Amino acid sequence: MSKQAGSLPVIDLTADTPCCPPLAQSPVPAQTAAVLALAFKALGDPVRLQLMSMIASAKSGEACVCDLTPAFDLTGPTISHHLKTLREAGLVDAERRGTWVYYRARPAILRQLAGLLSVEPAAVA
Amino acid sequence: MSKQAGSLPVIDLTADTPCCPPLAQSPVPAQTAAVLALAFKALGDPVRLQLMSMIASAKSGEACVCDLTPAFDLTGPTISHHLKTLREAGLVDAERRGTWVYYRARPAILRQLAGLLSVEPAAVA
DNA sequence: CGCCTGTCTCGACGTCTGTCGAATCAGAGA
DNA sequence: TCTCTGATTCGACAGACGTCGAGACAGGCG
Repeated sequence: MSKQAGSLPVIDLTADTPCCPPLAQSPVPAQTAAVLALAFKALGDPVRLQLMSMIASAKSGEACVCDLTPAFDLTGPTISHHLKTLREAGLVDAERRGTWVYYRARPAILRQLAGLLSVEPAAVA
Repeated sequence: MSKQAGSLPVIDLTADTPCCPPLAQSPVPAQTAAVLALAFKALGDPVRLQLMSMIASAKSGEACVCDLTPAFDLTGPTISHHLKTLREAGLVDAERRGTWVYYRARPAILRQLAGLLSVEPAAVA
């Protein structure tokens, strides 16, 4: 990938422990925002959001590109491009098995993002 | 936006009750995805993500534009533009009081998005 | 009333993004 | 080996996006 550990703190969104407190609790530092925004941007397209949900909600835990593509009025390359975007955002993982390629969600990252957006139901302590 | 609101089911993200089940539970319909993607896209920019967190985490529950703007190396119009994007995504609310304009977060929508991204901590039943 | 400060709107500019068709790569099978 | 199918990469193009400067609007204060 493009960035190395050089100056960025390399926020690990794949970790199982929360990387950052909720958005509404303390302001997000610029560097953290840069990383997190990439994930949100990836979800900021209707096609990718649908792809993400189709993959994440697949019964077997994974979805074949051959099942994903016909669900849209888009060409194969376009779907492939969106999947690449999701992949690069760390939201999904791809694995080739024979002729087909299967995608599966990375729950840890979804949890990170959900945690970031979480708000206390009522007032805090 | 591609489609006019007329035919859209107008998913109410401001409601206090969840508009949709978690992403990982059932696939998101196209129309729903179109609406939700707008919110994620709004959060998909580092500046807006920071603005959002600064507003949401403000002690008084609201933040003045005059406090927000100097936190970035950007011009007033640019910040204003980003705030407008957040406003149009329904993520924040603006109110003018005298000379200053105050923004406050809409927790209900944050909750909707968090719920959408939520994942069962371990395996499901 | 006139001016000053704070915020937004407008128009413009360069860049990024979503989409496509054509070409390429990866395996499976005859 | 040759071919066929599935998936990705490449190159191109229109439209969207982030940013700015200039100007307009809103309200407080001499």
